[in-house]
This record gives sequence, structure tokens and C-alpha cells, in this order.
Amino acid sequence: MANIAAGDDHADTPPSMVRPSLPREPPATERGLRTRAALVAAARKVFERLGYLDARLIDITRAANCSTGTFYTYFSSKEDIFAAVLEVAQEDMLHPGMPHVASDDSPAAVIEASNRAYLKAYKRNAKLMGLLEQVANIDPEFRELRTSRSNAFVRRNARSIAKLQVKGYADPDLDPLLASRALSAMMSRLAFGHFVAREDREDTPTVTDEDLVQIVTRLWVNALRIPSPDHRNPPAVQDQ
Amino acid sequence: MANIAAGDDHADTPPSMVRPSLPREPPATERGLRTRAALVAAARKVFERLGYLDARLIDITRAANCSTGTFYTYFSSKEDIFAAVLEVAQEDMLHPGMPHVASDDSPAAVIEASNRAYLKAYKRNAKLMGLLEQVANIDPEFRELRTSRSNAFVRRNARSIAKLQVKGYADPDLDPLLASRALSAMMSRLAFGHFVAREDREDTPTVTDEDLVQIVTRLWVNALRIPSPDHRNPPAVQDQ
Amino acid sequence: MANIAAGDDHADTPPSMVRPSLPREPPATERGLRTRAALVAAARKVFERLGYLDARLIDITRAANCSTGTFYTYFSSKEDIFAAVLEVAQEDMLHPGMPHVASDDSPAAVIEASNRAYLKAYKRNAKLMGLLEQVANIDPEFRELRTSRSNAFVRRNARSIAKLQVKGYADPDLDPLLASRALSAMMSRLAFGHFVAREDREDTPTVTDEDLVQIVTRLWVNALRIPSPDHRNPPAVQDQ
Amino acid sequence: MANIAAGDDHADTPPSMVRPSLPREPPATERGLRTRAALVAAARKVFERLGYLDARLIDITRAANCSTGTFYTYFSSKEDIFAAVLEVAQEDMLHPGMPHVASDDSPAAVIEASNRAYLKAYKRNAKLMGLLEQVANIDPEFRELRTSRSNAFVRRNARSIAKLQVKGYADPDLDPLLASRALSAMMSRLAFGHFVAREDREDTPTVTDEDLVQIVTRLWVNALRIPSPDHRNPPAVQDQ
DNA sequence: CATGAATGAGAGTTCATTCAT
DNA sequence: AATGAATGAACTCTCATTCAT
Repeated sequence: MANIAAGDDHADTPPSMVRPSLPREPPATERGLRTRAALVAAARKVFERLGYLDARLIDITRAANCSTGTFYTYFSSKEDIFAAVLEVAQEDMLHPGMPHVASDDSPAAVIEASNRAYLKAYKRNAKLMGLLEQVANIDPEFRELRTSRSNAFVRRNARSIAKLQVKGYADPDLDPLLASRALSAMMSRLAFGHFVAREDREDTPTVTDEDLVQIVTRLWVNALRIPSPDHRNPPAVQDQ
Repeated sequence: MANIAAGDDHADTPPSMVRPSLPREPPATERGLRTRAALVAAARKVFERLGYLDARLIDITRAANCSTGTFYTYFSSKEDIFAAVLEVAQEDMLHPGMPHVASDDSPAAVIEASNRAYLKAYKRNAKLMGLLEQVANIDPEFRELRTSRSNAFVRRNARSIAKLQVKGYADPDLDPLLASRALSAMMSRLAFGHFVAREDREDTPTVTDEDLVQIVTRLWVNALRIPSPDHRNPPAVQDQ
Repeated sequence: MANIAAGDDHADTPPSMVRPSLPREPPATERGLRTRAALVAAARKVFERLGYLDARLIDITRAANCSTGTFYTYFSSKEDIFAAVLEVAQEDMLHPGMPHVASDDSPAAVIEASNRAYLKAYKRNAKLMGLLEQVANIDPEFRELRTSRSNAFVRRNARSIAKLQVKGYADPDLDPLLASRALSAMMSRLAFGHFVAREDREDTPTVTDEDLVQIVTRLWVNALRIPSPDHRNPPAVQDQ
Repeated sequence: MANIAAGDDHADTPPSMVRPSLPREPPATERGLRTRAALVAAARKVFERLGYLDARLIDITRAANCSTGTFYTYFSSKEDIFAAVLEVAQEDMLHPGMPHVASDDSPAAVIEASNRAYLKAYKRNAKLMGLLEQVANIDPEFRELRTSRSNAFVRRNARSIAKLQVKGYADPDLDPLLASRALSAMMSRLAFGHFVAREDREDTPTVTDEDLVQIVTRLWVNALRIPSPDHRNPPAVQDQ
């Protein structure tokens, strides 16, 4: 699987991860399961609408049609449920629907496809990404979460870059890890600005999602000095 | 002045721009001037130590050796004084000590120097940058501030890129504005990760400031397809 | 049985007296009996560990390995189960293992033996006594319980004192009831300080249980002006 | 000063003592002083009426005619203000108005006077004593307070007893400290039962305050084997 | 200019108790 | 007889802001 495309924040993550708070027993009954799910769904909506800080527990419980007490049956705090919300989104970021990468595609094509997939997944979860950015800058627990996710991504892409170097398709002078970190940073920051901050600056011509894919891919290819896709090459990026 | 190197967040800014809150009369007396300055200085320290949210007004006034009431003589709110703190730092980010760029330096050399300068300035104000990131994700007023600063930078670098293209020194297929945005994003995000978040990830080899300069410059040069610095060229980047 | 020795708090009690709360049907089945017993045992442990106020019902049910709902099958409230716990301890306080008091023992010897027995029983149930002290100062229902227990004791000892006076072995000027009340108060308060509060005051020489028996007995004998045990006398204190 | 009379709980206390909680700055202005005093007075009333546990902060602030916020200007918690309430009562317990003890009074007379004074002071502060008993059994901080006060008293009386022994006026076989502890325990417990718990037991003849003085004094004199007051003696108890 | 006491809405959190299953 | 999810009133404590002095 090609995953040179990146973004630093999310999308890769160990199976079990988010638990910034004191634990609560998982629901024992069907009904409990439903209530918990309702709370998580409600929380996501409320967080997205109000932001993390302005969201009050009572907003969440009201949206989930239950009492405050019930909230504490399943979560120990606001952080706790926020982590749960993130965890759900994880699923989606993890399987961004890797598109058809023919085995004979050029490295450039692979990069493009993977960038496009990343951006799509980011878009789907844009509000949540913004939320995470918010919280990560406030709560060390979530900052760490963001960092570790990002690192996983960076490492993966670093491996891909190294492979390209070995095959003579990428600038051998680049440190793969550093390069990966820089390029992933570019990607994620761009996505953030595009999908989250999007202040719809009047002075700037509108940029489409596809514009972003194109420019990033181009810069990426250039930066790594990947040979132009004109000469057909064996796939330079192979994943795991 | 060479400023192709960039970063989106800070370092460029119209003379006076920060005033997200209700105004207060500027101090009329000498004494008032001193008190106000003491408050701003105290606020910076407190914000840096406690973060924006956890800093209480009382912490600031205590550090400034004055009463709560006095605070409101000069500032209308926490946001207001935070803006004032930022404004002070502005000075420094505005004059990052642009280094000696000989007029016959290669574009690559110029980029490197400018990147180095940016990083230095960022480092000096790292805590504040972190604070801004925190607040911008919380308060729209400050989000806008960040955006507009960033845009100024991006535009400037876009002009430089365009010039390089005209002179045949940069990939003509790149949209200058988009490329600038992407590369500036890379820079600023990297600086943030390096100087602010620096979670000192145990698994990663230590990266020095200079490592960062080198990798970024390299990627930047590659990405724009700037000809290798071997052939002496006229300075490709000219400022203002 | 000699019970002039005393203490006002516990050790005497009508067969069944504790029921400060709404009743619940006693268990009908074998299984129910076991569950109820488990709850009482668990409650005692939890109360002793956490104190009455900090003990949550959930702590008790968890320790008893049953659900919250089940608790209410057997008890109507926290008070209710606390009363049940006390009732169990009653058994022990009621039969403090009255030692061999030869019928020709001197009054002093009888007093000593009985004081020793009281102290032993108190020690065995020290934690519970502390608990009762806690709750009696909070809940009128239990205050009454404590009072009535204490009174029973006081009355008994008053009878003994009166007998001694009749036989010319005790200061006839003393009101038997008042004297009994005072001496019992001394005893119980001392036991409380020794076994429950025992702040292990650094400045005070360690006092053994036996020291306590000796001093109390001596003071008691003196206070009642009981003739020195040198001259053999018929037992001055006869019980029931 | 004669202070063989006792009571274990309060009345003696080092200059500065009660601070079970986080400190608050003392009021800087006249007005602040008044507000703080109003809060303490209100707290005392509320505690006495409702008991420590049932007293809500809001009850206190309402009674003091101020807002919750104001409460926290002067006190950090319920405990904190309770300590302040106790501290005020201290004054009174400390100077129980030691009565005229003619220098040629017999030891018995001195004891009687001192017991009477103790009981009077206890009566004046009965509600508070009850409160302290309540809280001391709940909060270790206050338990310690009670213990240390009590100890001071016990030690003082122990010294008096020792002096009497030296002069040949008290049973030399008694350990002064243990005896003091026991007799003080008797006194304080009796006072507690009489003034605080006074369940007005229907079955018991009414006991007047003076009855208590008489019986306690008599028992005390007997217990220490102090010679009958008939033979005029030089004052056996001298203080400090 | 400076002070600092007063404000008070509002948040998070707990836990005994109920009740449908 | 047993379960455990649901309840919700009640409480403490915070802190930006105002205002009388």
C-alpha cells in the first residue's frame, strides 16, 4: 500500500490508544451500549458546534437525551469523552480508502493518489481535526496523542523515501526522516488551513481541493527529485 | 531584503494591527506608562508560564505588583492584554536581523540565509508562538490575526518566486502563490514542532537548529527547481 | 456477674435494639441469607476502612460482590446497614468473657477484673466504636442508640455502688447514679482515646492496656472509698 | 492560678494554632475586617443550627449577607471557616474567669472552684463543643486539634497532681499523668453528656449543673485521696 | 491613578436511590 | 432474587469584572 502521502496528525494509530482519563467500566448491557454511543455522537456534534472549551457537559447530555449522572456512568470527564469521539474518527482516518494504485504506476502517480486520499480523509473529519488542534494546544495529554500519531505517519513516509533513494529515484542527499517530517508538515498544515481555518480570504483566488493535490504532489516530487513521470518506471514506492 | 524564506505565522505585520478588544485610553502620565509596561511584561511571563487559559488576571497583577482595579485602567480584558503582549514581540519578529546577503549570492544562498534568520527569530519567541497557536485555535479574533500575518508573508514569498520564474530560475509550472503557501506552511509547522511542541521524542535522533535550516533549504531549492548553486547567478530573490 | 466496671458506650444492650431506619423483609431463602450476610460483612470492612461518611454504597456492594439493586433488597439505606453492622458487634460486646470472679474476692479485685474485661472487649471492637462515635455525633437516631446503651450500663453500675454503700464499703455521700455516670464516663472516654484516637502522642510515655486497667481501677476504688483490699471482705459487688 | 479542674477538649491552646486549610490573605481594609467578622459570626450560628455537615456555604453567606465569591475572599473552605469559628470561641475557653481562690483555700476548695469554672465555660460554648466533637470524628485535622488542646490541659493538671503528691496531699501511688488523663476524661465526657447530648432522658432525675460540680469534685478529691477539707491546709494546687 | 472588596453566574462532579428488565 | 442503567438534586469553588473609596 502506498502511503507516502501524509499529513502529520492522524490516520495512523496503534490499535488501542486514547485514554487520557480515568477509566470507566464499559457498558454491560445492550442498552448501556446504545446510551454510550448516543453520548459519543452527541458529544461530537456539540464539540463541532461549540468548540471544546465552550461545550458544556450539559449540552452533551441534553443532546443525548440523558441526565448528567448517566454521563458519568460512561465517562469520567470531558476529556474522556473527547478521546472517545476522536477514537471513532480514527477508524475513518485509518482507512482513507486507498485508491487503485496500479503496480506499474510511477512514483509520482503513487504520491498523487496517496495525497489525494489523505486530503479526502482530512476533509471528512475537518471539524474534528480542528478540534484536536484546539485541544492539543491546551492539554498535554492530547498534544502527546497528536504527536504520536504524526510520528507514525512521518516514519512510514520516511521508509518510503528511503526506498526511493535506494532505487535511485530520490535525492540521496536528503535525510529520509527529516525530509519526511518536513513534507508531512507541509501537507498537514496545508490541509488544516484549507479545511479548518479557511477564512475565505477575500483577497485570494479560490483554491479547490484538487488544486491542493496538484501543488503538493508537484512540490513533493520536485523536492525529492523524483524523475519526471514521463519515463515509465517501476513503482518506486512500495509500502510495507 | 531577502525574505523568500518564510513561515506563515509571524514576522510580518503592519505597524499596528493587534486590537481584538475594547480600547482603553493610553496612559497620560509617566507613571501610567510605567504601570502599563509592567503589566505587559508581567503578562508575558505569566502567559508563558501558565498558558493563556490558566493564567488568571490576578496572577498578572500580582506579578506586576498592582491591584486588579489598575489592570482595567489599561486593558479591557485578558484578550486585550494578550494582544498587547503579542504586539511587543512583533518588533522582534519584524527585524529578524536580516543577514548579509551579498548581491551576487546565488538564490539558494539567499534562501538559506533567510530561512536561518526566520528560524532564529522563531526560536527567540517560541513560547509566544506557542501561545498564539493556542489562542488562535480558541478565539476567532486571534485566528484572524494569525491568518493575516501569515498571508502577508506568503504573498511576499510568492512575489519572490514569481521573479525567479521570470528569470528562468524556478519551475514555471508552479503557481507562485500556492507554492509559497505550501512552502511557508512547511517552514512554520516545522518550526512549531521543533521549538514549541518539542516533545523530545525518544525514538528520534536529535535534530539541531542547523539541521533544520539545511533540510528546509534543500527541499525548498529542490521544490522550486532552482538550479544548483554551482553556477553563480544573479540574486534570484529580491525583496520589496 | 460483676459489671461494676463500665464504660458508657457499649457492651450492654437489649437483645434487639438497633433499627433506626425503614425496615426490609428479612431474607426468605437460603441464598438471600447468604447475600445479606455478605453485605453486612462487606459493610463492616468498608466502614472501618473508609469511615461512615466516605463509604459509598457502591464500595459495599462491590466488596460484597453484588449489585446496587440487591442492596436495597435487604437494606433501606446506609444507616440501615450500619445499624445491622453494629448489631453484629453487639454480640461480642455483650459477652466480654466475664472472668472467674471468686465469690470471696474483694470489691477491688472484682472491679479490676471487670474493668479489664471491658477494655478487652472495647479493644476488639475499637474500629466500630470509633465509627459509632462518628455517627452518633451526626445522626440523632444513633446518638440515641449510644445513649441508651450507655444508660443501661450506668444503671447497672449504680446498683452495684448502692449495694456497696449499704454494706458500708463505699462512700455513702455519693449519689450512686451520678457517681456511676461519672466513673463510666471516665472509663469509656479513656478507652476511646486509647484504642480509637490513639494519636500516638510523641510526648507521652507509652501506656499499655494493663496500665489503663490499673490506673482506672485505682481511681475507681479511691473515688468510692472502697476499703483497701488488704482486709479481706466479702465481695462488695454482686451482679444480677 | 488553679487549674486542676479540667476537661480535655479546649481552653488551653498555643497562641496560633488552627489552620487546617489553605491560607487566605487577611483583610486589608476596615470594611474587609467587618465582612470577615460577619462571616465568622454567621458561620457560628449556622453551624450551631444545622450542624457541620448540613451547613451549606450558601447558608452562611446568606446569613452574612454576602455572595459566595466573598466567602472565598476570606476562607478557602468550610473547614477553614470552621477553624476560624473555633478560634473565636477559644478566647472564652481560655479565660474561664478563674474565680477567687483565697490563698489559704484547701485543695478541695480549689478543685471545686476550678471545676465549676470549667463547667461554666463549657456551658457557654456547649454547641460549639458539640460541633467540635462532630468534626473531630470526621476530619483528622480537627481531631488533632482536639487532641492537642486536651493534652495541654492534661499536662497542666498532671503538674498540679504531682505537686500535691510532693506535699503529701495526694495518693503517691498514682502516676500523675495517667491520673490526670483519666480524671480530665471524666470531666469532659460528663460535660459533653450534660450540656451537649442532654437527651433529657425521661428515666433519670434531673441533674443540675451544680450537682455535677459537686459529684465531680467529690470523686476527684476521693480519687486523689486528698485529705478532707476540714483541716485547713495551705493551697495544695498552685499553678505554673 | 490606584485600590481591593464584592460580585454571582456557572461549571463540573458525586452518589443515594429507583425501576425496568 | 438479582441486575445495573438512569436519575438529578445538590454542592463546592473559580475568576473576570465592577465600583465605591
